[in-house]
Amino acid sequence: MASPNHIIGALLQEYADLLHVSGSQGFKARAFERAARAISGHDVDVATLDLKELQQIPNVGKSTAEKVIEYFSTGRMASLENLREQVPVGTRQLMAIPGLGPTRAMMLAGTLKVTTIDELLEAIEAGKLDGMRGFGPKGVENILRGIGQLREGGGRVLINKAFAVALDFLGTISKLDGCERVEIAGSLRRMKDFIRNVDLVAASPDPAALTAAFERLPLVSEVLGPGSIRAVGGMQVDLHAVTPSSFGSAWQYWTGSASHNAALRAPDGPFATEEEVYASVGLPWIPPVLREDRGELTKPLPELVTVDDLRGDLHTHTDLTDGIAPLEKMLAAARERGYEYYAVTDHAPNLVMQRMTTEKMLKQRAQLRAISIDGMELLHGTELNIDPDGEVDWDVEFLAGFDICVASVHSLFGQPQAEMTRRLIRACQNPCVNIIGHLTTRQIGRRPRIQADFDAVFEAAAATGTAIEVNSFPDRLDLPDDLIFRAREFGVKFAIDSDAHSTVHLRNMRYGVAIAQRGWVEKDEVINTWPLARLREFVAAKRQT
DNA sequence: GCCGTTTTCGGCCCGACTGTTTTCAGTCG
Repeated sequence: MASPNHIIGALLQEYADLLHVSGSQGFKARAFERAARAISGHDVDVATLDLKELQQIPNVGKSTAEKVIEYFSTGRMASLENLREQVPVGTRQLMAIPGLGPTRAMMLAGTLKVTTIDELLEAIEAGKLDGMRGFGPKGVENILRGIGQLREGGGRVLINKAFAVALDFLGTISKLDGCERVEIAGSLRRMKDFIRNVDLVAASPDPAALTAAFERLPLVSEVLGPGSIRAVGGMQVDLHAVTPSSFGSAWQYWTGSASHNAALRAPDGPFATEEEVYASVGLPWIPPVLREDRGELTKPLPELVTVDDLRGDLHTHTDLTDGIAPLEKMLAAARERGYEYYAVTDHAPNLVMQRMTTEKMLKQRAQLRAISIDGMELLHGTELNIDPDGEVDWDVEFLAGFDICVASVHSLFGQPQAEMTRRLIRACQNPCVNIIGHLTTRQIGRRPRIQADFDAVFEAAAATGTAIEVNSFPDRLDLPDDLIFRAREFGVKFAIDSDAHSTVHLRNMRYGVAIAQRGWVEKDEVINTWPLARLREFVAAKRQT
């Protein structure tokens, strides 16, 4: 089950979306949006808080607090249910189309009675949008592109969501009669960034009985086939139950990938362990993240970077810009993770909506310098904005005052490839830019990668001593693993960062590590596994050029 | 709805990009 904070956060976000769609009071909708974010990112279980304690959370007032209390005491949120009845079902899904906002989603529902993506496609096909205000030829083209982007996702979910579902089932299945062992398999075990279904493998003396019990679980909303169900919440979960003596064969087979298995050509066994499967063809056990037929059967295996190798986080935010937790809370949470160093990198002034100023930045620096935390060095940094020409917010003299600088693209994602490539290379050439943040700017299932000659960017990054970020946010995971794999060939260094906007985001680091592992990254290639002295040398060396 | 004070009302993340409503609204970061 998702955490109470995420459940409440999702309900409040839905409420905010519906308020937007129904066109009533934009500020009210924005307030609930902020409350949703505050609760999702809060580090105390809101189910344990009373009305007064809830209102202590920034951006949570009386109205929100009462809705939370109501939900935990009755299981319902009446105001949300009322609003759901007033807004045509599906209108909210239309808003999920990139480029289609609340105003035009409501226009479609109001004038054309279109409330689903399929109906929208039909309406476009039938020319019903021709001549409608706000839906010119380019607009329709954009909507179709947006739908294509969503459809490409094809019902897949982000890795953190898939994990939440998988863990629910693991906990429940392990308690069923006769279940000796149950494990995650499939693309989720290989830590792919976008997951279609959850595969589980279980060992039992009576596999058929275990499968039948699985299909009857309360978590199941629909049985799709033998051992295959749709879970409450919509995700497909497949249980492959076998006898203990063939558990290894099954686990290996259902972990895949298909191309890995095809290349492996292991005998059917049965084998009780995966190690025996690999030994049967003269190979050592291969970590699931590498099972993609990218050379893991023939080349020496890498010593993959692990979460424990990370000594610090080099890209994080506070409530000075768009984070939701104050500096002290972020630092305390970082210390709890055992980091030896930690960089605070709030947005710089050119991302205007963040209302950053040079004065505010210097004040934060003074504040940070005055804090001393036993065993954790504090670094003052910033996340610069790479403008369309590749320039950043401040001149080199001012930038030199930071301990470390991340620089990222936040606008004009559609720049032509040649310009985008030049832009990114220019950013690498800045002597004070140490890390390029979320290089492709993709949002998984929503926004494609930018167009750039990434080989040229990697070459520039390696030559200039600029690390490329592996952003750990589940909807970014940027660099994607295929580009990580590629970047390594150019000798690029990486920074695995959380890009945390709240204390709970610090935990996302495991996803960034996983995507790096999928790209075969070893510890020494990751600058935040280095001791601080070596990291400082890396920064200093670039500034001397 | 939330917040903060020039405190119980009035403001709220600001501007660029895009398409097309040819002067601006919708959407996004």
